[in-house]
Amino acid sequence: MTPTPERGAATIEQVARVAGVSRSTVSRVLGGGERVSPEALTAVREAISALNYVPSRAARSLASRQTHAIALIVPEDTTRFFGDPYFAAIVSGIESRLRETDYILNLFIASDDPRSKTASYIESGNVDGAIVVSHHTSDTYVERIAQAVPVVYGGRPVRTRDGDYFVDVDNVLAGEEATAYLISRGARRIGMITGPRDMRAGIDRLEGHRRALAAVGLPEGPIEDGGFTRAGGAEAARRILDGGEPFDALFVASDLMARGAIDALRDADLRVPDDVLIVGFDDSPVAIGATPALTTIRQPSFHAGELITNTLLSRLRGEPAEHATVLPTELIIRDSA
Amino acid sequence: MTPTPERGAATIEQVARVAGVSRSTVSRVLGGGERVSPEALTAVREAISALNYVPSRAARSLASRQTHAIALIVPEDTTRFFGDPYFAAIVSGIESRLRETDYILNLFIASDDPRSKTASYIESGNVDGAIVVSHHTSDTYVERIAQAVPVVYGGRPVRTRDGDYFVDVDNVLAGEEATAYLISRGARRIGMITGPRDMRAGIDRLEGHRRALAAVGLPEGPIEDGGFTRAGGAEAARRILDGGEPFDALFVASDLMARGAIDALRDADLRVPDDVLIVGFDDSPVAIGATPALTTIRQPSFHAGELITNTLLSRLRGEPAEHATVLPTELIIRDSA
DNA sequence: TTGTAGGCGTTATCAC
DNA sequence: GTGATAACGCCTACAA
Repeated sequence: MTPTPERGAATIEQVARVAGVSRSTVSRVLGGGERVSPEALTAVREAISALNYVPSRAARSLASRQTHAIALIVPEDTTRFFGDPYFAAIVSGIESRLRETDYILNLFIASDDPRSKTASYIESGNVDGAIVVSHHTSDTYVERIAQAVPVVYGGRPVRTRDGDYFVDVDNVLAGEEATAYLISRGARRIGMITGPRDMRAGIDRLEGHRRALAAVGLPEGPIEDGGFTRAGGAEAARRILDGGEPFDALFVASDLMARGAIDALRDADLRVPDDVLIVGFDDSPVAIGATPALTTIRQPSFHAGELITNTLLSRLRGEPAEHATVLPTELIIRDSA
Repeated sequence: MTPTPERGAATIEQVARVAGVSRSTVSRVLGGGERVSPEALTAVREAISALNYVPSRAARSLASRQTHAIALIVPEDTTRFFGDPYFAAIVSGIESRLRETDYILNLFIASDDPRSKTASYIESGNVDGAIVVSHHTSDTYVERIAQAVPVVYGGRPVRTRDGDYFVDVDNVLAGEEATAYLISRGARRIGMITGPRDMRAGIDRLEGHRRALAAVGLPEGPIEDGGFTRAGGAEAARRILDGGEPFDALFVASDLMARGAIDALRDADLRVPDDVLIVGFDDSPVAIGATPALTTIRQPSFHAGELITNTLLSRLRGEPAEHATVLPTELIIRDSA
């Protein structure tokens, strides 16, 4: 006879009754089936599937003091979050790894709202850990969060502290490679469109750019901040154009900005790569979509998402984890330089 | 003297002690402050802020049988979710509305995994309600979900049932308008790249297209499914090209597919709009990014996200809500037709 | 290996 | 208005 599941979800109590054991035994089975007799084990399992039982997350959290939830904190506005393929890739990686576990993802697009709301939510033990992608100097609430729960950063935090965990690429090295390539292609007056200077990626790529220039004794070209958006990239290019300083190449710190820059150059009747060489960054889908296809620095964002999640998961299990995971980048040569 | 917050989050018990009242009174204050004396009220409020108290979500859920969480279910793979600006817009709208409440968003990119996992999670009372965007015929698990909690659809479900709640545009009318415009521009052999036929938006836009053709007695041109992706749009265009059937215009059911189609046409040395007129759909950011800028049907996706959320919130409060909310579309004329 | 007994932090239902 | 006192569903010693 089919057990009649009463209205609402089944409870552990009902499972126990149907299986003819106590709640504790059911609970043990749920916890992995250690120290349970084979008979009890199968009885419980059958009862579980017969009742279509799934544990109540709330009750479990309350008793075990774990939420099995992790927060994804994006200190950006929704426009930038959804507008930049970089986030798409990294979140996909996080998602795909998390899917193998029973952790759940709580999404906080934190920039638009009073930060303290996100922070106090997390401080109150509503998630077990947090992933922070895209960290700005001004995001002090992130430090409050890091004090409350284990945090892993996607991209090293602006001021890295001992004990921080992060997954990143070597942006200095990558920036250096980008500009060195431009030099090797014959460019001599190389400008740059940077990311925000309050972000590690913004700072480091510029640093690499400068090193490459210094290495061969070339002077700095025009430098403008494009804010990691397409529109910002276009504006930065326009400012560079308006500045009047001559340039024959541009290292642009993200593919998205590079597209904007190309738009602006085209409006000024400059051709890429004929008049201006361009190297982007990310190798996101927009790199191939651009005309001309972008020469760019590939960074493994999807994989980074997976590793970020792995690191956090290890920490949550109390296992040791790598503090700094640095992934390799690769110069991808296409048509823009 | 500063109250010493013990390790971990403060509890309602501690607040009560500091305020010199009982837990019940604190709970009442939390619940809105009805039937509480002014003195008690301020005392409790002070205690709360002094202790930096935030209620435990788990405990509250357990006792009140509400989770204050809502599920966002996207029956697509992550690539499509992050690749299509339509989702960006609608999720932004949802997010922005939810931010004003104390509801939290649980993200389920459901297509890649065994659907039943998502469904049983929700059936077990782990969320109060769900929003489903992008519904396919094959997504039967959605119906299980709809039986367990209030659901509101973004885009009407494939087979609408009495009692369903959804926010949508009139895709038939919009499709009709798109093709009618093409006709008015002189096109006579009009093909179409559709969305998947197992989705309402895919079906309805095609229906509108056919009506417009029928209205003036024009024959049907080539029709291919582009799966609502850029690559799919390009392939569909190639199939149309290969088919050999002549055409002077294309109604493409999404801007993303339209971009793909333009790429494919360009590869075949066809120029837009000189050789082929194109009308897209969505008016997403890619519409202006395309070359030439896309003439398209604008649908208010961000606003739809807000309204979806409003509808769900009303239902959760037990208030009456509109079953069908139909938003207007608008033809935006640019360069592609 | 199994069951019993608390307790996790809230809300809800009562009397007072 | 206020405060005991049960639930809520699960986990975790502890005892058997």
